[in-house]
Amino acid sequence: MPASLSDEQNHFPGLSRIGALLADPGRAAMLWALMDGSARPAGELTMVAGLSPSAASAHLARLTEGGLLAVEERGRHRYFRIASPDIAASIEALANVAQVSAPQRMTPRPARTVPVDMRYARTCYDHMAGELSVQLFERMLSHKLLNLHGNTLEATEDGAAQLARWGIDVAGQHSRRRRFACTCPDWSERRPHLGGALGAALLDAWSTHGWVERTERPRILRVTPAGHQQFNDFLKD
DNA sequence: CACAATTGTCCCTCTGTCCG
DNA sequence: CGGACAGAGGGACAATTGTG
Repeated sequence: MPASLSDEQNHFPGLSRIGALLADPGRAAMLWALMDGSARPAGELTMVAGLSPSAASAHLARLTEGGLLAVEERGRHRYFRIASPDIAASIEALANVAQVSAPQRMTPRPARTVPVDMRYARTCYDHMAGELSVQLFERMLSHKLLNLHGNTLEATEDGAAQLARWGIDVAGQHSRRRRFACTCPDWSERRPHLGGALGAALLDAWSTHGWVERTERPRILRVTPAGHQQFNDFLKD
């Protein structure tokens, strides 16, 4: 390892710190397991990482101290979750980079080998990702329901009307402290899907309508027949 | 008392540096 | 160039703590 950089030389000391936290396969496995937005106890994450309880505990402590995980104590259990939507989006983006940048023979899981249901519809922290999500997002852009400015998005008048039909109050979402809407790189599709408060609100709304359902398998969403009908109608308009 | 989780300690491996 | 050494990081075991 080279001699440590001075503060002046190292303009982004936080970047290397985060990189070091993500560099360990066990920590990466635990973070990835939490990417469905769930909170899981240390014991469960220990099994996910394939480590001893003590090693997993040390890793979880480092991730928590590093600000990547938040912990909630419930009795004798400690539940860990991704600390914020921004961190989840960053991990998703890194997964996308990993897919693109890995040498062919080293790519552990090319997008083409990702299970079909995982590729089609899944959660990305608190919003929807996958092929369907990307198609819906592109449909919103092409029909001027959303306007893209850099990485942020605004709903047009038509967009607000469509969102209202889905039960989403655009003004209400704007009043939240969280960013209204942003693009989120989709690692299986290599194209962006919709994130931010609006992305989370859409998943909530579609779940409430019974169009998508969480399954027993982590992250994977099932699109119901009613959902297929609704989404197909929206996409072919 | 049982169980979940953490802490302390020791050991192993890897990497960088030094020196002949 | 190669061996010796030191330091960092990670894993396992045992003990401890806290809770139901």
